[in-house]
Amino acid sequence: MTPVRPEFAPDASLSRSEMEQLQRDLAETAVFEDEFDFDPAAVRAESSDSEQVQLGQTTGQAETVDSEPPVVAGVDQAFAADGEKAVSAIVASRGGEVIERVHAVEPVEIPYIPGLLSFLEGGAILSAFEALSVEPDLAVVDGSGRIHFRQAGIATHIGVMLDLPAVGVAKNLLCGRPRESLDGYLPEGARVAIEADDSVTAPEGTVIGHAYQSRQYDNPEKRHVNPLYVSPGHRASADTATDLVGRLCAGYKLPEPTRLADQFADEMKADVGD
DNA sequence: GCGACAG
DNA sequence: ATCTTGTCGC
Repeated sequence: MTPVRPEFAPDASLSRSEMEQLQRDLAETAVFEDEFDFDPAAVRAESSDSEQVQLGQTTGQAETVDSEPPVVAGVDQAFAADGEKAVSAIVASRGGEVIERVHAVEPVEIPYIPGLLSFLEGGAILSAFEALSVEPDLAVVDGSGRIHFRQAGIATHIGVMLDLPAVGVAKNLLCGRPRESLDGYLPEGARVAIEADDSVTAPEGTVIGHAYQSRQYDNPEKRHVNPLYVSPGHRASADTATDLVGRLCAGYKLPEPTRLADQFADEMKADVGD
C-alpha cells in the first residue's frame, strides 16, 4: 500500500528541529480513539478449527464474510551490514494464518536518536508496505506510538501516513509516568496506565498508553517478566490498543504478529549478508 | 548542570 | 538494534 499522507515522509535529511516539528504536525493529524473498519473483538492470534467449519458452511454469504478475522500486519526491523542497512519485514496474517510476507532494505542515513526512531526506520517500513499486496486492517509496530515526547512515535508515524489503524508495542518505556509502580510483581493480564508527564506534549495525566503484562511466571520470587508498553499509533484508543495486543498474544511475551515479523526480519537480514 | 531516553 | 555461552527454571 501507498502513503495517503506523503507530506509526512520521514526524510532523514531534515534538521533535528524540522523532524520534531514534523512530529508535532503528525500528532495533530493522529486519531487516538477507535476508528476501525473491523470488529476488534474478531482479532485473533491463532486459527481455530471452528472457524474453518464456519467458512466452509453454506449458511449465508454475508455471514461468512463477516466472520473472516481482520488482517493484521506485524512490522519489525533488523540491521545488516554492520548497521548500514535497515531491513524491514512485514508479515500479514488473518486469524493467525500467514497470508503474505514482504521485506525491504534501505540504507541507514542517521544514527539512532531517542524520539526520532521513525527517521531511522520509517523509510524501510514504508518501502515494505509498498510491496505488500493485501490490505491490512491493523498494523502492530515495534516501538512506541503515543508514548512519545511529541505523541508521534514510529507506530503513529506509520499509521498516519497510511491512514491505517496502528498500535505500538515497545519493550522499554520511552517517556511518561506509570500510574502505579512497575517494580512489584504484575500478574499476567495486568495493565498499568502510562500518563503524560511534563516531557510529553499532552495535558498532564493524559493516558498515553499502558504497561501490559502479556506473560508472567507463577512464582514472583524466582523469576519475573517485564511488561510490554502498548500505545495507540493511529485510530485506536489506549484501552483498545491494549485489548488488541492482548488478543494477539499466544503464550509468549510478544504478540504473534510481532514474533512472526521478528523472525522474518532475521531471515532477510541473513539473506542480505549479516 | 543533571537526568533520561523506543530500536 | 547488535555482539554472544551457558544456565536457571517451568
